[in-house]
This record gives sequence, C-alpha cells and structure tokens, in this order.
Amino acid sequence: MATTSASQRAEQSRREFDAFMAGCASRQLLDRIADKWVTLVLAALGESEDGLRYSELSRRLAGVSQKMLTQTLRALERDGLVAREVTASVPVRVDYQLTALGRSLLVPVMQLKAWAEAHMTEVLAAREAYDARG
Amino acid sequence: MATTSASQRAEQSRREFDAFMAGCASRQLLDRIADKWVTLVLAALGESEDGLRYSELSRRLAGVSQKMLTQTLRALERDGLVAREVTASVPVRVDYQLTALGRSLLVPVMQLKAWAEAHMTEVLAAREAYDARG
DNA sequence: CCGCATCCGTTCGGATACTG
DNA sequence: CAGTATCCGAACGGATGCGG
Repeated sequence: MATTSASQRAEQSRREFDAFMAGCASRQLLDRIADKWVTLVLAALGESEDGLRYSELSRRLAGVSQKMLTQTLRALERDGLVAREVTASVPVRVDYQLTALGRSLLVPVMQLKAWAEAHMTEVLAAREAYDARG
Repeated sequence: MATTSASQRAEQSRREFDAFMAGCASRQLLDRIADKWVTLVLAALGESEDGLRYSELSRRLAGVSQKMLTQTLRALERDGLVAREVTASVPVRVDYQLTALGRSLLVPVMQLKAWAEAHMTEVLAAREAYDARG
C-alpha cells in the first residue's frame, strides 16, 4: 500500500516552499511584526520616551487580553526589540521600553503607517466598488 | 438571570478597543498586508512588469495552496491593489498585475524588507541569547 | 486552466481562575 | 501588580474532488 504518497507529496511541496522562503529573508521578520498586537505595542512604547509599566500598556491597549499582551511582550523581548526591567518591590513593578533595535524598526513601520493614512480612502473606495459589483 | 453580563462586558471592551483602533488608521491596512501570502504575491508581481498568469504565480510561490492563492488574490483585487484580467479562451487564461496603488504600496513594504535584511542577524542573535538564558 | 466547495486537523485568541 | 495555567469556541490553512 502506498500509504506514504500523500505525505511524500506534502514533504516535496514543503521543500520547494522552504527554498523559496530561504530566498526571502524578510518573511520571518514580517511574520513577527505582522502580529496582531506587535505594531500597537511598538507604537505605544514609541510614544513614551521612558517606557511604560505593564498596567499602563494594558490600559493604553484596551481590548487586548493579558494573555495576548504578555505573549506579545515576551516575543518582542526575545527578539531584542523591547527591554524588560523588573523592580523587586511590593507590589512588583515591571517596565518595558524599546531597545535601539526596536526604535529603528519603528521607522519603516511608521512609513507603512503613513502610506496607510495616505491611501486608506482609495482602498476603501475600491473595496466598496468591488462589493457593489458582486 | 444576568445572562447578558458577559456579552455586555465584552461589548464594552470592544468599544474601547474600537476607539483605540479608530485613532490608528494603519491597523486595517496592516491587517491586510500582514497576511501570510500578501507580501509574497506583491513581491512576485512587482518583479515582473506585465503581470503573471495564475499558474505562473502558483509555480513561483511554491508551497501555497490554490485556496490560499486565490483567497489572497481576491482580497488584493478587492482592495484595488491588483488587477485581474480574464482572457476568455479555451482553456481560460487569467492574468494578474499590480495597479498603481499596488505599486505604491510596494515602496514601504520594500523598506521594511530592507530593515529586515539589515537587522535579521541581530534579531536572531537576541533570540538565541534569550533562549540560552531560559 | 482557473477556481469553488467541502472536510478536517491545527492554531489563535478570549474568558476565567489562581499564584507570588 | 504582574503574571501563569487551563478551557474552549472560532478562525486559519491544507488536501481533495468537482465544475465552468
């Protein structure tokens, strides 16, 4: 029985996939910053010079669950984009701020934001026109 | 029975969320271009001046399923970023190419790509260092 | 050749409860 | 205050088969 044919084809497909991916270094980073909350956290931290406490971030990004906020902060910390500083008082205080790397990422991200603000109406118009046609 | 308390709280949370989102126009666009395949399709179409056939795109982006490719192309078409041209022959031929809007989006996307290529090693180093510590 | 419909496993993300 | 652990529905995404 050729029970492996499906997985073999899948693996071959995956190999081609990886090959293409390897040639596109930006993909992994895009996957990171494309995350639903990363941009918001980056923007929030970028606005305040000396960082924000966990609770301040939580208030500023109302609508995000602690789970997602913590998850996002951990990922950013892991990638060296934000710095986490724990003050061992009672109660505990934790501050987050952008690293130099994080601030440098903010530049292209803001350019993207500028594009969005400049062309948003065109996109929305195109979308409505498309939906109107069916 | 206060069966609505949970949904009420969710709705309130959502309202605050939307309020924050309204102040950040880039979010909707980011959600669009952050899509797993959008950037690749954009890049592929950006490289060839006169567009690509569906099957050519499919080969270039080996690893993407037809479902995802079609889904992505529809979304991009809807937003006015790519143009779809059907040649009613037998068999059917369909060409896709970037619109002016799509080409303009390519600019900030490429800057982001440039950032990624410039800082990828730093990110990977930070990641390894983080994982080594625990 | 192009693309839609369906099925199905995997992942995402929110709510909740609990710890130091 | 700042998390961690768990549960669970919703959405994502791939494989396959059919239709124009």
